[in-house]
Amino acid sequence: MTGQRRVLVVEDDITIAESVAARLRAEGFEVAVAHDGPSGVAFAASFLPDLVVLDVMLPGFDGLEVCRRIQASRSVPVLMLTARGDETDLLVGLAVGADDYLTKPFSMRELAARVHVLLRRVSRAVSSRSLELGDLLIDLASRRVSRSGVEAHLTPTEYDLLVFLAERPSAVQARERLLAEACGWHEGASSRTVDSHVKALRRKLGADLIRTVHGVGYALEVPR
Amino acid sequence: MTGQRRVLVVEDDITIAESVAARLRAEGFEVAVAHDGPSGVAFAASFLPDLVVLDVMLPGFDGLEVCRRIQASRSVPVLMLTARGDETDLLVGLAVGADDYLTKPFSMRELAARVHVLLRRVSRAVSSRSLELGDLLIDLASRRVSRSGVEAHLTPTEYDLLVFLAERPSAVQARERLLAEACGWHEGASSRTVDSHVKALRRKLGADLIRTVHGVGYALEVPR
DNA sequence: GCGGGTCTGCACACGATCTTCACAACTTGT
DNA sequence: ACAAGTTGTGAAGATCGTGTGCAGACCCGC
Repeated sequence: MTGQRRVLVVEDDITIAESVAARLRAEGFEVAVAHDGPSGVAFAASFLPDLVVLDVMLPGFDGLEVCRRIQASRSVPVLMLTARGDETDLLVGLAVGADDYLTKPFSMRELAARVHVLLRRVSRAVSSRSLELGDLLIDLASRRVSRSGVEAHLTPTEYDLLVFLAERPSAVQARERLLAEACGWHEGASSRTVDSHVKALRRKLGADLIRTVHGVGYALEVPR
Repeated sequence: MTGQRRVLVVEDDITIAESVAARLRAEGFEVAVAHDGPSGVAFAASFLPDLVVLDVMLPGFDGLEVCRRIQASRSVPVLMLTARGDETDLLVGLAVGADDYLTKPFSMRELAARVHVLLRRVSRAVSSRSLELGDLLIDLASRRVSRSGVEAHLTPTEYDLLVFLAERPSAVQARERLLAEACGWHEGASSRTVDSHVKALRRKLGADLIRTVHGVGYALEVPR
């Protein structure tokens, strides 16, 4: 998830819609506003928001239907706005895929806080299985590695070696340790083998990534 | 959704956890048990349950946080276990994605009944749902698969293999895992069998769909 | 039993990867 | 600055993993 986060606000009350939009813009989001159900769904498809703030009461068809349709095409977190104490709407809303809700009246501060929480939740889900060190990104699930957005193709040994180092940033590891961990260990293996793999990693990811500690071994430096 | 339904039980009280697990196993479910929040989240990611039974009070971080994190990555029905009359927990629980709740103490019969209801509700929802990854479309109800609108005829094994991969987009899966999950596992099965099915999938759906990770296994890439 | 479709195992060829080696370049301590 | 030890480099052979085509086994409906 790179760049500015986009938020779609679907709310028929112009005053509320503008307040919400203004606050979210002040928080650094790119904001689009729709004032009825059908245009909300249309905006969701074209604007591709990272989050939707959705009023339950809407002209056209209501927020629940909007929620259903938005969720049907792709998974987007939805923050629902409900009238006070309207439990039925609330429950149905949660059932059709809303992730959180606010009852009117609400403060803009509270709204902003919830939006941040929701987006953090989502981005955590995405980044939970990856190692991120400066501009170096290692996706553990897909075993993909990129630096400054440029993907590098690593062989199995290179990848294992990198992950082992990346899990212990800046810590110096002896050749023997690296040999045993990354490459499978077998009798009479020359520790010079590690050099070859380090060399390959430097060639593919940049020479500054792995620091040589003379007489000891190697360490991965967090790049900036 | 093929084969046995999987249920994850997250509950720190060993006695309750074992009772629940035993009852659910007797009901024909495959059951995994976690005793704290972090391992619950980890299990949810690897065990990929069809339903989670979740205690609100947990060591590590609490059930609500577990619920949030589980829901953040994929949509799984959650049955929440709460102390009697704890309304706050209940409401927040529903807000973060729980689908039903039981207050302690509860009978195993009641638990089993609720689990069945939840799964029936979900399977109905699932049956109308489809897996959409870029231009790849998998209709789970009719077991139909198409790419860029062109339908492909897959054999049962190929279909199961594809769905298993598609449920974990870009995550690398070992041959052994694929063999066990998609094809039934049996002694002396050669993991090379997987190659044959992957080859068939590539022929029918395009070579770029499934990525080979040398020395590890295969991963499905979201096509663009 | 027969035919078609499907699953599985095998062998070969090819490509990718690992490891080693020799030599150059470098670092360190004296 | 020198020598000794350490690391970088490039290439080459050995090894391993994967793609492919094919054939037998298996299953199921007729």
